[in-house]
Amino acid sequence: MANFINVILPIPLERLFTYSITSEEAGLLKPGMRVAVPFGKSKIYTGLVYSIHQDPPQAYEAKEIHQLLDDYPIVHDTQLKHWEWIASYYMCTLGEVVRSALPSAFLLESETLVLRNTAYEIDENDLLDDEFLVFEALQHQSVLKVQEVSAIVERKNILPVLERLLAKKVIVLKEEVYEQYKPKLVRYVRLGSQYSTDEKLEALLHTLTRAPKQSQVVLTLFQLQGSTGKPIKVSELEKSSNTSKAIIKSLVDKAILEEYFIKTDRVNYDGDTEHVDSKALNEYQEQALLDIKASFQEDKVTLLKGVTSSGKTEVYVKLLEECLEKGLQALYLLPEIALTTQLISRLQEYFGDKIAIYHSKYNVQERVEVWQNVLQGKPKAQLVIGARSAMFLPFGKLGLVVVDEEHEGSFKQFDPAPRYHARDAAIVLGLMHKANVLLGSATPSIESYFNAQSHKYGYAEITRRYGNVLMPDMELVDIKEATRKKRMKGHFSEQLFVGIDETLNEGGQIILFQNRRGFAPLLECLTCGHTPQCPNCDVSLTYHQYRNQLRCHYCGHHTALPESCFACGSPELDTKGFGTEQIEKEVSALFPSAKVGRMDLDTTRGKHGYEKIITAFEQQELDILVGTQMLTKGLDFRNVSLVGVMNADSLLNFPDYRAHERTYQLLTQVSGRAGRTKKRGKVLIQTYNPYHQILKQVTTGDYENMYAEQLYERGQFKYPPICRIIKVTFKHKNYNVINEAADWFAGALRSNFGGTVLGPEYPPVARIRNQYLKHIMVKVHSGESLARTKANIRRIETSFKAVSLYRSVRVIYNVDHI
DNA sequence: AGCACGCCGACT
DNA sequence: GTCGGCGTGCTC
Repeated sequence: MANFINVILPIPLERLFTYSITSEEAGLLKPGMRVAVPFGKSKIYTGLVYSIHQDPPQAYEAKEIHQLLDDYPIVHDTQLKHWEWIASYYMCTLGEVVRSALPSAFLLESETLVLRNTAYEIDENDLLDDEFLVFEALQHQSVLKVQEVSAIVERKNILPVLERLLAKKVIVLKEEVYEQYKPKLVRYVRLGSQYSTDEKLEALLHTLTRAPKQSQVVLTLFQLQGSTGKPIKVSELEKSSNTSKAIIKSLVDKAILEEYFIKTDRVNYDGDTEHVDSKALNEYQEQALLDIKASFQEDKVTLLKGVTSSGKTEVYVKLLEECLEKGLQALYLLPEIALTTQLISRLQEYFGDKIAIYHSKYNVQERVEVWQNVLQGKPKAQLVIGARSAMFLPFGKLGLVVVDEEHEGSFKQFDPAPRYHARDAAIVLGLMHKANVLLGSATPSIESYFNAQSHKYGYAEITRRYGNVLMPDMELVDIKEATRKKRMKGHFSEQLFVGIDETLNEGGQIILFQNRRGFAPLLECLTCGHTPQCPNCDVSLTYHQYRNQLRCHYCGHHTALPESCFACGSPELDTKGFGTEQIEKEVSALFPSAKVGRMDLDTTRGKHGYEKIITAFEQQELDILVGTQMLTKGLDFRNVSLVGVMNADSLLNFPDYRAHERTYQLLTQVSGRAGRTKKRGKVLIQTYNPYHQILKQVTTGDYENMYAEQLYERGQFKYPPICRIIKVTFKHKNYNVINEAADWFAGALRSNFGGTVLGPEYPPVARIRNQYLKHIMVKVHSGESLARTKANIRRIETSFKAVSLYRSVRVIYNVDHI
């Protein structure tokens, strides 16, 4: 009987693809294994086997697979179920989920190689010019990549050339599939086997008397082998014997030494942190722990609300310990920016080599290793700490999921699909594994708190800071008054200035928070009022002083700072607004003796970007750190006694329904950086609006009131958690097309669907990278079925795509948009 | 998503 | 007259 497999391809296509397999392959293949399959005219993709069956497809002839890529499934059934849930809930394809779930090294792609056809003698005179070029290149180099051919003939479209060469039997083509993962090999040396006896060794040393360096190496190696009994790395030998690579190489060449390689793990825990037993909990933490456990008994997702610096981590540690003792795996999710060395080394003290870390700054090779370790249930990956993508790892027996900083918006993936919320998807994952799920935050999201209040989730809280440190003293500073009375020093009010001065004198450190990077958000001509705009996006360009550039934060477009106004030629240009860069500069000028550092996207690029800055600040090489929201997360600086918020209004004025909630969270979190030791910290929040409810609630730490007010507003205006929202985005390069298309879609929604449909509306930045954007917001009321609404939307999309003018409009769904 | 096929403008 | 622009359609 013929055998077939259905395969998930990592592309945004709804359906699975059927391939035929041989009966041997049918015996070997299982769902969750990877296969390389031909797709389209000439491509080979990596597919994931979804099912194996004997039903031949009716409408077409199934192609054969190219090859098997795994000996065993690398993806569990539970994982596939979870991914299907994500695809259906977040309205994307399973292929898109697979693409972002699997480490990219697992998704090999083919590359077409051009080879000389040696079976035929070629008459060079038969060849056209470009054909000859390729032919000639193949005389020097036996294999050419398509890209290289393209470079040789200096043309983009080389297919006609290749076809002609193929027809003339000059070349053959080969599809090569590259396995991207290469195990890391470490080079070891040992003494050649013929020198195993003492006499032989002595004889050898004798022959080397005239090569003192070489004999030094041999002796050192002999000593090392004797003392450790372990394999000796080449690098180790080089160091211990104080010689060079060349000398070792000459010994290897003479076969006195033998080289060999051992596969090693890139992600080994280096073991330099000392093991520490988890700390004893204080009574508040203890109570929270009991409450959490009681709630876990009822199989409830549980929310832990603990004020900043209350020692939530210690509570997690106790739960994680218990989970690991039971031999179960645990997952600890954090927002990307909170995954700092600080936190990781703290956890390594408790869990040592049981921790595996998984996030975007790890390279593909390291990710594959973590994947394999989790898949094989190795002890060294029993506890995975990672950013949102860590929940895609192949857990076999998950016992606990912790989602820390649960309120963080960055848990929601924004661009490419799947646009999933890691907190919610992790909850579903936990349910599928029958694992406990704990959400933690000092400032829970309105949704989670709502779920706790309505007893859908369990709840526990810690209201005291660890060691009974007082909550920082917060003060709102009215800069409207100060500006009017001309009592501002740049962007610093008198209070903030004095506060910084005093703190510096006392030897304390200061954090200044400004939620905007660059120097100034825009440049304005004093004569005509013109501000330079991005040519590709509908935004003003931000002035970055350190590079003397104007930059677009949406598309990365940049130009040199103009000497004079683009529009009227006037040389008088001025900046409006301010960013971290300007604050850094001002504070340096105001406090010349203080050492100032800056932490934002521009200063933290690269793998160890922020570590450097954090370490410098931690070791008090810096007195003042200016930064964006990056510095609000999970950083624990002992010596910070003053936090200044430069301008709280820029947060409040964000044009979306979460602005207030987010402001509360951000300001509370950044304030939490102050006074984490005995001395009470101080927080100064500068604002034009000191009577704003949210700001008052922040200063009094009145989460309850903030929650109640926000919930009321969400109820009034039909926003989550009262409603669910699906945001539909349209993207097209033509202004008129997008307007018409979005109107059509909105009209269809309104006549087909009972809930609320808002829009279409332009987003604040209506054009990005030369593409116009328009949004429609669909609100699904609690009585309605979310699934039915999605099906409706999908149906409308089908008829939408049938209109030829609209076909080229990209439609993007964002379920539970933040 | 890629990637080929196919039909119209600016150049060797 | 070709090269290559991107509109359209298909992929087991």
